[in-house]
Amino acid sequence: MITDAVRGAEQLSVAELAAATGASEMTIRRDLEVLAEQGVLERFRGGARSLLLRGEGPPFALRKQDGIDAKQRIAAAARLIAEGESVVIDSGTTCLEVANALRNHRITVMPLSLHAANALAGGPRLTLLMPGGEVRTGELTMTGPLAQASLAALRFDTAILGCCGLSAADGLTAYDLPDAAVKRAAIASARRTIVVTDGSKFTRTALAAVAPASALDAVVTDGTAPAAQLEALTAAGTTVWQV
Amino acid sequence: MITDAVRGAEQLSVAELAAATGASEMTIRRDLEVLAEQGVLERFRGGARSLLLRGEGPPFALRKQDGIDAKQRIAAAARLIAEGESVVIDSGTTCLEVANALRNHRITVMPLSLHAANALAGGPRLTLLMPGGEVRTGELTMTGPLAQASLAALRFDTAILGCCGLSAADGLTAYDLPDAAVKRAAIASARRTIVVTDGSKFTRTALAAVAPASALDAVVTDGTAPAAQLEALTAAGTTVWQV
DNA sequence: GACTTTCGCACAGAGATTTTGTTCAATAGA
DNA sequence: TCTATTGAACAAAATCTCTGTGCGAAAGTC
Repeated sequence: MITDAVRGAEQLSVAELAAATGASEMTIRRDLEVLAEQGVLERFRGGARSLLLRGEGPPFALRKQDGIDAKQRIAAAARLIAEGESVVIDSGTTCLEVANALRNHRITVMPLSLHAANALAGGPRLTLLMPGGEVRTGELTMTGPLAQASLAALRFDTAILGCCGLSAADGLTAYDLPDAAVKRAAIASARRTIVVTDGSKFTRTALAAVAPASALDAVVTDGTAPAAQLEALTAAGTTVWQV
Repeated sequence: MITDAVRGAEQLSVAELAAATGASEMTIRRDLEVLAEQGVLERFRGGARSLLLRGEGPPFALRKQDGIDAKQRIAAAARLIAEGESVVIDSGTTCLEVANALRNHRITVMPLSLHAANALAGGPRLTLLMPGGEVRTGELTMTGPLAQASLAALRFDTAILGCCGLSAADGLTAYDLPDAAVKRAAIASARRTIVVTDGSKFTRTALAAVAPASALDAVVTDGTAPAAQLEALTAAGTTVWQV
C-alpha cells in the first residue's frame, strides 16, 4: 500500500504518507526502512522515492502476493503432470504456485529457482534435482552457463515455464537475457512445454525472445486473458487451458 | 523432550505422554503430528514409536538446535575467510552456522546443501553459486554425479567441511557414501580445506572415508575436543583452532 | 452390529511475539 | 545557529501462536 502510494506519486514525504495512511510517522519510517532494504524505494531525508519505474519490476516478495488466487488457480496445471514424469519448473511467482501444487506428486523435478526448490523440498515422494548455476538476488533464479549445462545434460518429459510476455506474434518473451537463455535450454531439454501465466502477460512483449508460439505445446491461463490472443495461439497449434 | 521420551521407551501411548508432560492429550497429538512429519517417529492409533533407533541419526531440524551455541562459536571460522575469496561450504548443521556467519561477506560461495543456500541467499555482497545434483530429503544435501561434476568444473580458494567423524588415524569420515564423494570432490577442487566440528566427533569414526588428516589444512573446534587428538592432528601438519 | 476408544475439528482463553505510538536526545541540512 | 528529521527506548495495542475443552466422526474391539 505504501508501495503503491510512492509508486503513484514517484516521490512522497514521510508526513504525507502518515496523513494518507493514518499511521504515525514513526511507523511510516520503519516501513520505509524495510522497503528500502528490499530495494523497492530509496530513502532521502524527509521522504522516499520509488525505484520501481526505473528498475525492472517490483521485487519477488511483493509480486508473490499479487493476484495470488489467480496463480493458485493456474497452478491447476499440475494436473497435466502424470505420475512418474520428469519436470522442469521455471522461476517466477506463478511457477512457484505450480511447485507448491506438485509437492506431493510422485515425480522427478528440477526447479530453476531456489524459491521453487524450497517449495518442493521435503516432498515425500518426489526426486528433487537442482541445476547448478549462479543464483541471482531476489528472484533466486539459477542462471549462467552452469545452469544451461545442467539442463543440456538431461532430458525431461515436461517443461513448465512462466513468462514476462506472451503472444502468438512475438512468442514467449522475458525481461532478462540470462533468464531467457535458461528458459530456452529448458525448452530444448523437454519433450513438451507448458506455459503458465495470468492474463496480463498477453498484452506485453519483453526484451528477450525465448521461443516462438509454435514451440509451446500448451498454455494455462486465467479468465482475464484476451480471447483474440488465445484464439491466435490455438490457431498456431498450442492447446489453451483457461481456469 | 517428547522425542527423548519416545526414544527412551521405544514406544509410548498418547495418554502416557500426556501424563508425563502434564499437557493435554490434544497437545500431545499435535506435537506428535509434527514430529511424525519430520520423520522422528511413527504414529499408530493410541501412541507413537520412535524411528530414531533404526534409521541413522536424528533429523536435521533437531540436530540444528543441538549445541547451537558451540556451533555458533565454531562458526568464527568465518574469520579465516578473506574478502573476495571463493568458498565451498559443506552440508550439515555446523556448516549452516558458518554460512550464516558468512552472509554479509564479500565472497563467492557455493553451498552443498539447500539449507546453507537459504542462509546465504540475499546476502548483499556475495555471489552465490549452486552445484547441480540430487537433493536428499531432510539434510537437503546436493549429491550425485551432477554435484561432483559441478565441483570438478570449478576451482575454489577454500573448502569448509563438516564431518561425522574425525581423527588423526582415520582422517575425515562421513556416514553416507554419496555425501563422502561430494566432500572428496570439494577437497579436490579447493586450494585449502578447513574442517569445522564440535568436540564430539573426535571420538567417532564413520563408515565412509573422505580424506586422511594430512589433507586437512585447518580444524576449527570447541573446548570439548580431546587434547590428545588435537595434538595428533597438529603433529600431522594440521593447524588447530579451538574457540 | 453395538460398544469403546481414539481422533481431529472448532472454538475460546492464555501467553508470547510483533507492531505501533510517544517521547526525547542526536543529527543533518539550510 | 536554527529547524526539521531521525532513530533509540520504552509502553501500549494488536496479532499470532500455543494450549485446552467439547463434541461428532471414525477406527478398533467384542
